[in-house]
Amino acid sequence: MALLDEEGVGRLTMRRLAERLGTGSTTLYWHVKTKDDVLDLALDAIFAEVGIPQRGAPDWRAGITALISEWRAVLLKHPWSAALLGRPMLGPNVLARSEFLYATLLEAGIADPHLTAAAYGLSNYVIGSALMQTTWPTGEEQAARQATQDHLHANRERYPTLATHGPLVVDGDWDTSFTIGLTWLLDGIQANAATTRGRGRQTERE
Amino acid sequence: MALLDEEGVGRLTMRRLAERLGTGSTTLYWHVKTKDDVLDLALDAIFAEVGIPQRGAPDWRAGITALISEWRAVLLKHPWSAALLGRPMLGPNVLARSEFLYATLLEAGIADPHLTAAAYGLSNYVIGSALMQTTWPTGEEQAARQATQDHLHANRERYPTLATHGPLVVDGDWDTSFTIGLTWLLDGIQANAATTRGRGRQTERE
DNA sequence: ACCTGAACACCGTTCAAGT
DNA sequence: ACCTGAACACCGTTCAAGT
Repeated sequence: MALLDEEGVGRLTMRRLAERLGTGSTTLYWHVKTKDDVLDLALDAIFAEVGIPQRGAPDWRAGITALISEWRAVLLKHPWSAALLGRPMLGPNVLARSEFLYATLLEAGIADPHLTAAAYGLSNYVIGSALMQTTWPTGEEQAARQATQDHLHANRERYPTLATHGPLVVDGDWDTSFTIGLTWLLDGIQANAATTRGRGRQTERE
Repeated sequence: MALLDEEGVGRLTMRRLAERLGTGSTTLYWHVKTKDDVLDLALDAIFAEVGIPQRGAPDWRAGITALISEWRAVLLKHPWSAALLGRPMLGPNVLARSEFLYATLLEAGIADPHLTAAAYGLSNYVIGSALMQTTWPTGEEQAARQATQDHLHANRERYPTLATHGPLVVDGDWDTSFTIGLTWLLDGIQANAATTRGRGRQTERE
């Protein structure tokens, strides 16, 4: 994990990892079957840092929001992790998080087509957000950032809206954008919880 | 692209690519600076397949939905692509798609904090969905799928909700889940378009 | 039960040299 | 302007051998 945090996934090597651990590289293969196993273990390990809120709180939205926010914070803290999410997540820490998510939504009155959609939707949204944010040229890579801005401005006839309203131009902060989108999702989920219980109808929008 | 589609990103090698092209591996370095460049080019190339709807249609929701659906279809058609989205997307085809997205939202009356949130939210959602769907054990890997189901069932005291309502158990189809979540996002965006124009207020939720 | 060293088949990339 | 071959420094992984 230290190696990953400091140097990124591209520089994680069985040989370098072994060196860090003070052994020969081939020794690792006694404890681990393959390099992919190392990555799977590292990925599940960061989920241990995701604090799981107390179950059964009266305000389910607060609970879900807390979980999703913690999850996002952890993904951003370990920038290599988001890119690794393209592998099945079945470690115990991941499952504990999923259990909370499903249980809370279920108690909130979300029934089954919407339940799956809600769990997927929230997960997809966090993963996509973290992936995009950790990918994008950060403030440090001012050069790359400036280059794309220039490129957009140079081709502003072809991309008029992007050149004036696009990201990297307005650079609103990630947090508020994330919160707004999360609110939209939660509103939708909440509306369908109401549907299940008999109030309102919002699902069909042809 | 053919090599990627057939064998996946893990088997894309400069040497194998060269062989496929009928040259020596080192020849490639005349046309391309590094292997990452190859991946960047491949990634932008698939965006050329994303059909961009006609601009300025009366129903902006239909336009956005069409774009997002096409985008998703292309990502799923090239399963290696979603995992590659963890790199800046600045090719011309990507930019054309972004331009449509921003322009259509802007014309729909979405103003700037919400505009960025909407563009990010939609993009994050498609990317996350495609990544998760292409990652998850497909029907072909029945073994892996069954193994995780068994594991969940064996530990059903610890994961009661997952064991009975989790994914891989109910296996609702991806398409409907995706559509439901997309509807939630669009509803939220639409509500904020109305806000901008003076009707309703939904942004603040304590 | 755990560690080591040598070895294998493969990488991405450079560079002088060819046409 | 484009292609080639040899070469470098590095991979993941195996396996017989040690303790």
